Amino acid sequence: MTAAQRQRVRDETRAAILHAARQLFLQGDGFSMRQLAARVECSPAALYLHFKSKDELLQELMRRSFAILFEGAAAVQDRAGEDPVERVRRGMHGYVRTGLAHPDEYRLAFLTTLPEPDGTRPPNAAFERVRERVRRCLDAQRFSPPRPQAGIEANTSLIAQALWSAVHGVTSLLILRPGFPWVSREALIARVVDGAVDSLVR
Amino acid sequence: MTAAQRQRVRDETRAAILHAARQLFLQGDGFSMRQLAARVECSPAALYLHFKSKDELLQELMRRSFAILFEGAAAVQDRAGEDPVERVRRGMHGYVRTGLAHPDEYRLAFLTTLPEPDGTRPPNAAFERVRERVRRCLDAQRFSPPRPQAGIEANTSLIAQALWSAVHGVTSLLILRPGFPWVSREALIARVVDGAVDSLVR
DNA sequence: TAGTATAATGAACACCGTTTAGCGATGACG
DNA sequence: CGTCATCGCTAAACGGTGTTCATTATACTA
Repeated sequence: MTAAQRQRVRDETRAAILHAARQLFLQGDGFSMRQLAARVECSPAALYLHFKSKDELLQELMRRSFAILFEGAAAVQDRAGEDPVERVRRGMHGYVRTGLAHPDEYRLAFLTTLPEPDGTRPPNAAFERVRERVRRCLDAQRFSPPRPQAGIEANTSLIAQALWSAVHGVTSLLILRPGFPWVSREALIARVVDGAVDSLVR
Repeated sequence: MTAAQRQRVRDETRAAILHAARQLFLQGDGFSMRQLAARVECSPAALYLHFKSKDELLQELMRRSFAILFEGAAAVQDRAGEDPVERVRRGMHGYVRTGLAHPDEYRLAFLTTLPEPDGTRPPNAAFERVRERVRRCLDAQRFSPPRPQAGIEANTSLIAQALWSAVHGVTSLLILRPGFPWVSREALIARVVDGAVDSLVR
């Protein structure tokens, strides 16, 4: 068996572990290395041949959660000739929708105290899309800059982060407190998104 | 020793346990019943004479976190003759400030999957204050109802929940992601609050 | 004083994350 | 073919966890 072959099977079992780990985590009730090992049908120690620790494994899962969420959010395509403000609005709706469609991934990605993995690029890429849309609005003078004396880049960041905060607020609350007597999830989401956006348009 | 006396000392040790638990939790690194027992200088089993389980103990801590946060938020007093919109705005700023001043309590209260204790009254009381302020704005026609066809109570709830979502968004992100390159915490908070509020005033 | 309720505990159980010594198979080389 | 190194893997152990339970010590009551 050549070294390349060995590497391939190594990668495969690593992938299998991650697959099982994802299943186990999404299943909800607890997540232990021993349970994971049982599911993969190997000894607990074997897992440590592929991951330094449980945290590292969870970080990899976190990375993948980011990827899934990013993919969902990126599915919101800008339409040709669409109003730039409307692009921002639809982007935010897409964010919330994606988060609610993948609540466990959202929890893993954004509601955890785990040290973020270095490769937190996907969400940053997603964040860059938001910035892009916001910048368009500022350029087209559809948004009034909240801090006119600051540069356009600073205002872009500020607005993007504020928008993100708002949508993260609804998303996380709806995920974490499903029992709360929300008057209407849809109306609430719309209200938050519109609130964040409308206050910007001049 | 009378029954009342026995009850009193029982309550005292219960309080002492909770005090130590709070310290231990806020200290940050881990929280185990055995560590707690060591700090209280009793056996781990003794803790179970006062709390059915670790979860129940944490729920009690959660209740107290709610109380602390509520107290902080309630410290925002409405000034006489103050503009009702300004009351809402200051109330929201107070919420964020309180949350950031007590990040661990905030985590315990709002960023946990623990089953909420039944007596989740404090935050509801706090929430009632928000509703009150919002209702005033609607009554005074300073806010335009987002869903005019719905009743005023429904609109009050909707707005209050939307406002809460927005401030919770900033608060939780600032607590959970202190490493993120926020452009400016103050500006961000102001932006989110103003965004949520300004879009409502007619 | 005998009996009883109560507080507290030590020891155990079943689990957890992680490390390590060792085993068997496989391939390389003389 | 025989030897030896390498690699994948595991059983067993270590120290930790939440929780239970039989047992003891203590203090009140009859």
